[in-house]
Amino acid sequence: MRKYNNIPPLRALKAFESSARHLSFTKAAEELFVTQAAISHQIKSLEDKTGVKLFNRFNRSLKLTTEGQVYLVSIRESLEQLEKSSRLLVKRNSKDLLNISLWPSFATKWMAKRIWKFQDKHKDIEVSVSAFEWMFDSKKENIDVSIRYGRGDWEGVYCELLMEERVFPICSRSVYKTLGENPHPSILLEHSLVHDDYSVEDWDMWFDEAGITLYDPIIGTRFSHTVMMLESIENGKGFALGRTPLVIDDLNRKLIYAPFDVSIPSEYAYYFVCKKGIENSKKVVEFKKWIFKEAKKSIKLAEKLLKQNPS
Amino acid sequence: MRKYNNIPPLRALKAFESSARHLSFTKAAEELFVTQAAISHQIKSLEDKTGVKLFNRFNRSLKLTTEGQVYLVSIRESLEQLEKSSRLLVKRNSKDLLNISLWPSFATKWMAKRIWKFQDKHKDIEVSVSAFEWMFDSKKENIDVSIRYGRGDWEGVYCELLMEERVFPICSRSVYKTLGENPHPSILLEHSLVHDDYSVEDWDMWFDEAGITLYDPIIGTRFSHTVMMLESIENGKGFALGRTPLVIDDLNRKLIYAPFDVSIPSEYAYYFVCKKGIENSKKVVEFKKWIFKEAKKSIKLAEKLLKQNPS
DNA sequence: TCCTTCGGATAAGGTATATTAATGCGAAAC
DNA sequence: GTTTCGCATTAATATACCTTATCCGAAGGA
Repeated sequence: MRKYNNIPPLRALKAFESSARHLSFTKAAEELFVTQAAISHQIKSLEDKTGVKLFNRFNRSLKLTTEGQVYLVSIRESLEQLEKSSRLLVKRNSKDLLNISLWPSFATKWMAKRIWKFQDKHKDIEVSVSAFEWMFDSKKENIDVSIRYGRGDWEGVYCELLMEERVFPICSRSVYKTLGENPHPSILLEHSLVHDDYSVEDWDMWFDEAGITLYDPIIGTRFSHTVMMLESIENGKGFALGRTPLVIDDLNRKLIYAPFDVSIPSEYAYYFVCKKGIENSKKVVEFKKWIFKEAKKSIKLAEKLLKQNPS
Repeated sequence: MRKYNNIPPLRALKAFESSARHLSFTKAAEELFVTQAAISHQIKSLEDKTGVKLFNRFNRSLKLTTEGQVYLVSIRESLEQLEKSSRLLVKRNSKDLLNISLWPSFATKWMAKRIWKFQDKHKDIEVSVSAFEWMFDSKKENIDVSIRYGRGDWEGVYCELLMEERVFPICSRSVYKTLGENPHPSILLEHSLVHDDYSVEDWDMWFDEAGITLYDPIIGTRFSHTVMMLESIENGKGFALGRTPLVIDDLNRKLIYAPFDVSIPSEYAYYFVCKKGIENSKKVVEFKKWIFKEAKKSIKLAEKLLKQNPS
């Protein structure tokens, strides 16, 4: 019967629709959170399979062909309807609620960039992310899961190690540029060291690891929140102690730099925590699966970016 | 803007539509040429992502849930329209014509089962398969490509080895069952040997390879076409000489059996042939790419099924 | 005219997603 | 009570997809 064999892949159609709307592959790529190359591939394969050219490419502009225009109208209508009915399908059934609690800096610097991926995959789970200064008793606050920072020695909860932390100096691009190739750690003594509430002993340990025994650093501003410290570093002078999961994305986007090959493990780490007994409920299992996968990616990225010495 | 993020993957929708129409995953699987497991997975992931149960599963029957019914109507409409406009898009542009010529037995036993995959991938190419007893001069007959059986020593054409051939005795399931474990080749002398036009010397060579020097086989029916010989073997008594690409699919589906571990290489093989000069035209390149990939799969399957001795 | 920038194309390689094969399980059918 | 039928599940594999890196040609600025 009807097997709908002529319908091209949905991704290709989405890419086409978006490209046609923006008249730009690059813009479409941004909108769909993929690279320009991906869009180019999708459109090409669409054109190849149908044998119809959909865009005329000019050097700095795109134009729909006549066929493309006709196709676009119809495609858009169908997509619209699919979207509508699919959204309706999900909406009519009350969603599962998942309350996530985490430490504010972790929420802003790590979770915020990633949580939408989970939401996208699980339309039936309504996610609420709350960032609190200090961890609450999870019983009181109706929290399903939290990501806690510490030693993992909490009583009465289900707890699993999510990510370890590594500590190393970071600086802004402008400071980084003044350092030259393979700078020696002692150069830090010429810069001010910015702090958050955790970093005092860690600086000592790091200098130790770097082999600098006698030192007299310039103490810079002290911030109550790690996020503020990071913001400050990005734009200002001096060095701060970066901590792996919080800074990898900024490192990756080259907003900040880690100029030395030396990093030390932290005594703290991030733990996945939930009430005992609910660790096997569907929403928790799905979230856990997802966050451990994301964490693994982060760890891999960190290893790549840090050329970590394996102490 | 509109990113259509709520639309589930098209495959899942197709699987849903088909399953709903048949009220059976198994039937849907047949229709879509995949396994039952694939459909089961697709439906499950659809239900998981939306959080809505679409089917009620009973032991021997399937029923749409209320939500499923509503969704189905809307989905079907959209798919219908996508199908229509996509087909229109392709149709309005005249298709490329690709004329393929091949040997009748190869056409029926190998190509017929596979060509639709190519057609599916290349909607813009109109494929015509012609099976002729003997190869024509490709210039006259407007043939684009042919798969020829022989030694590959043709003049004036572009020619590339597609598949080699191996030769070994085959028999029906019922005969196979009478043989017991690891039958000795000499048991063949008790059965009639069915022939096609090629098999006489090959039987000699095979007995040679199997280490049987003096023999006096019972000569059975002789068929003009390999297909007829194979049909006969499948249902009847006796043995025939099977040739790799023609019999692997039947071997794989256990319609026939190859009871001995001995097989010999044939002096003939299958070649991809086309007019000189057109080997780089789009349609020929695409077809060639496709058929070599399929051939590779066949060869791999043959190796697996034959535990080929590597002489 | 030269150099830079912009937007798209392409090849190679890695990752994610879909499919298969093998097997389990429960109830209906014989 | 044994077989059969239809769906679920798991692990392995194949395919599709995306990214990274690079190229290319024309437009735009100096």
